[in-house]
Amino acid sequence: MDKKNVSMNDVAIAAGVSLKTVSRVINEPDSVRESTRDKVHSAMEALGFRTNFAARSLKLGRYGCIGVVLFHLSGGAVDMIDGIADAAEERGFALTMIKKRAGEKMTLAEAARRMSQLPVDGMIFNLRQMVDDFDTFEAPKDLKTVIITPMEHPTCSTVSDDQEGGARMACEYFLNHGHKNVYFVSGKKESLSSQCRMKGWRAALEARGIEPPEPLQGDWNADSGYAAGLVLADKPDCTAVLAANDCMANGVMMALRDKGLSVPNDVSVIGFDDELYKTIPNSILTSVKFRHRELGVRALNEVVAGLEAPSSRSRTLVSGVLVERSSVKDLRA
Amino acid sequence: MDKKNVSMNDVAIAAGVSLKTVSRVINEPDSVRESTRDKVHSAMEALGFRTNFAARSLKLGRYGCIGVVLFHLSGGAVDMIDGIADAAEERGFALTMIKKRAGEKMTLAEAARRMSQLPVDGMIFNLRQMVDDFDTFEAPKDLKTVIITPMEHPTCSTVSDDQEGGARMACEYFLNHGHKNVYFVSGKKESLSSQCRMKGWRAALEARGIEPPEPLQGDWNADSGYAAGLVLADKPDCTAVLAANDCMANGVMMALRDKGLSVPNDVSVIGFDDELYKTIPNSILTSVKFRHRELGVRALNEVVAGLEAPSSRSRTLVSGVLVERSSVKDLRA
DNA sequence: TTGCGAAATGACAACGTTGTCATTTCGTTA
DNA sequence: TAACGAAATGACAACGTTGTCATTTCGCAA
Repeated sequence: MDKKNVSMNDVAIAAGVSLKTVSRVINEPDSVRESTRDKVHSAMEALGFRTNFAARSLKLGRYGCIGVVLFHLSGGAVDMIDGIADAAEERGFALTMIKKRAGEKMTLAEAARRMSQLPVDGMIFNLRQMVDDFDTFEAPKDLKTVIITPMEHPTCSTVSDDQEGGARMACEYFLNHGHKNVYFVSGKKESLSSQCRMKGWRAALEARGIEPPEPLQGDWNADSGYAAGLVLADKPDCTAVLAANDCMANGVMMALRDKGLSVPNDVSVIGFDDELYKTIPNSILTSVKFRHRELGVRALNEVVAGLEAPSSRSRTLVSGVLVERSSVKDLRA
Repeated sequence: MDKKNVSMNDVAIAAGVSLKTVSRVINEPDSVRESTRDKVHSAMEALGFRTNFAARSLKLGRYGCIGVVLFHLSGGAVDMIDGIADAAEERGFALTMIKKRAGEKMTLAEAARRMSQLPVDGMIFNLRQMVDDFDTFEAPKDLKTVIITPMEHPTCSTVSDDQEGGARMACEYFLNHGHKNVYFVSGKKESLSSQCRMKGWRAALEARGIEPPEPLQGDWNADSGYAAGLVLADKPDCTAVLAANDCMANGVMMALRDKGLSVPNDVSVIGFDDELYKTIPNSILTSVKFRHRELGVRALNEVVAGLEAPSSRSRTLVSGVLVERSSVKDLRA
């Protein structure tokens, strides 16, 4: 027959000491005589005392929690959350999470309003698609806000993979291996990742004075890559294909093969995310890999660093890595 | 030059009403005259008032948050979290999350201790591997606790995919199509999913009086499936292979093909998770799919339902679905 | 033994909200 | 206009913790 909630006062009475002494045992044990400390500890144990989060944070004026708003929950998001959560643990923070419901249209302002009523000292928005009030949004002045997004924001700190840079890197890799042009298969139109990857591809070609060919529209899945591959197989000038993810890259490769072409002998291919090896044995696909985990870690660190100065603003880019396999042929000499 | 924290008292003064009236405007607006309500609303707007979570929950004795402990963050976990988060939104709860750090060894007791110091009314443990104190663990008596795990727990409610049932279903599908035996490729040894799938496979065979052949050990990735496939290709009695996930199933299929065997003409294959179609164009793999999202929804609902009676206990199984494609040949007649 | 400074402990207010109960104001009817 | 019940508002305590400052107890030297 335990009491509903055991308070520090109950412990104090049981241990025959004052309320404040119990508080001290918890927060500054060294300032309490050992014998007293033991009495208090036994009392806590016996009554099953647990500090009350609400009262504690009310008094302290902080929560020890970072808010995470998931506007979108995709594959790469797992690793990112993993990074956020690990970094949070390390720094003694817990996470408070809310999520955009499917179908619901959530603005940044709406998300901030809801988050700021929850136990959070700062917040991270994971934003992979455009949102109406992106440019006009202003974060609460007392709540450090970091947005994970490839777009620059006028007032908030942002963290992002360098998707554009990754695409440029892949493109240059083709060009440096003697390819004269690079075709592109995009992901879903509304995806910012896809847009950035396309932008980088275009920029790399134009930097060398090459006119980018019409990009092929995909939807991230293998079948759309396959369809694109069938089209590309008929283009005689197509020696290099950059697909916006590995699944579509695989679709492209399968289509090329079905059309009697060989990768990399006839056509070279690069994908994104480096995950094909999980599904395809002996995968040969060269791929641009982003460090999603690192992205999460950076975002969290940025929030924590900004807790004291919420209005500070920074922009962090996490570079990608080209994982080389054998899907690109060297055409030089 | 705003005040650090705007309290209801500040709003009350600005609006020329009492503190309690402001509280009423927020919690029971109908009991306040419209003209008063407007004054208060303007004052709140002007001062940028936001209700203080700590004070509110201290008074109410509840948080409106459900704790989620991630012992393990895998692929399927995304959908599950998605389900938990959506269901939480729907019922007006936020999520508080902590995660086992890589390498760290966290027991249930340890997780419960940490969670119970955070703002939570109940908790969900996502547990995909065995943990030392599983059988002896007792949840805090005032905090409804639900464990997502295929194992039964003596005192806590549990929710799980029916992995064993799914494996049995796949096996029976083979047998009903005239196969006389089924080989099995497992996932990582320590994975409970893998163990359950293996158990179901074994049970289905034994129920028909068939001696299960030695299972082949994999590690979830395609390469291990490929290795298993090479072995299986040499077994003349091998007409059916159940692989513990789609990636390994694909590895098996590639190995069989490389050995000159055809799927499904020579050997039939079934996988788990139904995700190969994302990566392989025109995928033919029949697969057992679990509804991870539904799993999360059930877990959250179970917690919320048990908030008033934390010591209640239930066991929920979410059945799997066999997604039929053409990787299984009918050997009858 | 006495006196002293340091160490240990305690009393009390405060954090910002909501519940209880008392008081004021309103709209109606006599 | 007075009187009345209902609606609207307010005063004050309480939730469980920590900070401030006062008080008690301790160990040690004179």
